[in-house]
Amino acid sequence: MLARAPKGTKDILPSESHRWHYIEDKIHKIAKSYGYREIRTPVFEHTDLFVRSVGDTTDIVQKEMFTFEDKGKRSITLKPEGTAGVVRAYIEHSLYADAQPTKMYYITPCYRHERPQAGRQREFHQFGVEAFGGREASLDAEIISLAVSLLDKLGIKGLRVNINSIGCADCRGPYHEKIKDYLGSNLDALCKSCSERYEKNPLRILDCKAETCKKIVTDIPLMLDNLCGECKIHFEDTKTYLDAAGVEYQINPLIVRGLDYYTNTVFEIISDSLGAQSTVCGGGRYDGLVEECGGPKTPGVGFGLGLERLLMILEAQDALNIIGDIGDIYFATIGDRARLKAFELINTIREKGFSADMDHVGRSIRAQFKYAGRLGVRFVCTIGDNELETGELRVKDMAEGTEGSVRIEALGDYLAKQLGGEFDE
RNA sequence: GUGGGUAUAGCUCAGUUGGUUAGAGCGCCAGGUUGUGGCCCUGGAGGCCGUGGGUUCAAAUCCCAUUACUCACCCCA
Repeated sequence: MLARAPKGTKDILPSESHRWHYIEDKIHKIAKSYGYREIRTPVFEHTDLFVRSVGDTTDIVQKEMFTFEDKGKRSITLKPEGTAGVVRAYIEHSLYADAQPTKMYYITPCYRHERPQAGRQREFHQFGVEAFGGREASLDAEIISLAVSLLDKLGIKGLRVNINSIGCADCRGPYHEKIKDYLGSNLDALCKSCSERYEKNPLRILDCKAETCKKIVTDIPLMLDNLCGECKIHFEDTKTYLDAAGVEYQINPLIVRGLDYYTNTVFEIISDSLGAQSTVCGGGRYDGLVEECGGPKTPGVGFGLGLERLLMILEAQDALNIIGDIGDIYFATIGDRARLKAFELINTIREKGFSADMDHVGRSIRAQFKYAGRLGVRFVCTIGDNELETGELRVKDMAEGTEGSVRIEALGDYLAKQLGGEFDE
């Protein structure tokens, strides 16, 4: 138990961290190209923030939050998603006073107390994007385009983009009445959770997976057909901009997000390369959220993209043929004097911006070469008594198998020449 | 919270109808003469067979319980 990570958590080991660097690097680049800047918010927040923003009828708030009391008797919760903290920061620092929109992104761990399964952990990582203060549909499309473009640049295939509109507060009232009327006769046939949803959040019934509910829902009036004039235009505009961006999508009137704050545009990006948890990215517009959290009336759009799921797709599609960092040079030493000299030398080589390493476990010369070969190091430099005497070093190119002679004081220049661009300073 | 599956070496797995010191491949370590990797060869280390109980002369193997992992439901990234 001591040496076992808590349920639903995973170590990212040295042998795999380069994969994370790879996708994080892509994320930073693409966010920058879309004009989004990084924001970092705390991993925990006051519990009320999530109750308010995510919504108290949601599963997240009702049963999935890691909540505890701190020593000052405050209720604290580990962030179950990324948007709430960003909204809080936006309000707290009056970012709405800046020229709008405010476009931000983040990479953050999130925490939900659920039973783990494929593509689902209790601690997982999310790339999220939020844009505040822009009402135009071009911003909805930009957000979706950003996500699609990232996935595309990573070489992912076979994704489906589903979009829908769930309208605004104005169109939702009358629509709920319509649903209730429609369901009236079928109320008893609904599954247990749906009969609860019926009162609190009837929209969610559309999303129910139970066969009986699916049947009932087939002819149910769709939100999409009952949007108010403004929302209808917004949805049409969003599609127009998506077309202009070259984003392929399908309209799926049944998608409803599980977080309460969404309005108008909602979307998900789905992959067949995942298990049952097939959504890699989900998001939408949340025009009421900033106000709900105590800020000025401010529109917003955003999405969350699951990094573990992203990695799963990349692995499944074998699109992760990247290699980790390999060392530039390894010093194979014979004897204590040589070891000391190598230790000195290694420092000056590192100062020049190369990655250099040497033996620390007392291996034989043969074993040192074996070890260097396994590491994939580019060059191995041998230092023994001969080299100490003459000042001539033997430097072997491990890929070519060729060995040359380099004067000890010229080693840095030699590497710079051989490795070209890696010479930093 | 509910259901299914699985637990043997660091990893992937064998282990016959219960029968003595539990195996393989890979990985790891050391060698294969004098200071040189990848292939090959030799040797070595490393397992209370998830944990606890039961049946039996005898349990990795059969039974029960428990825990962990895993997949799925609910929901979500």
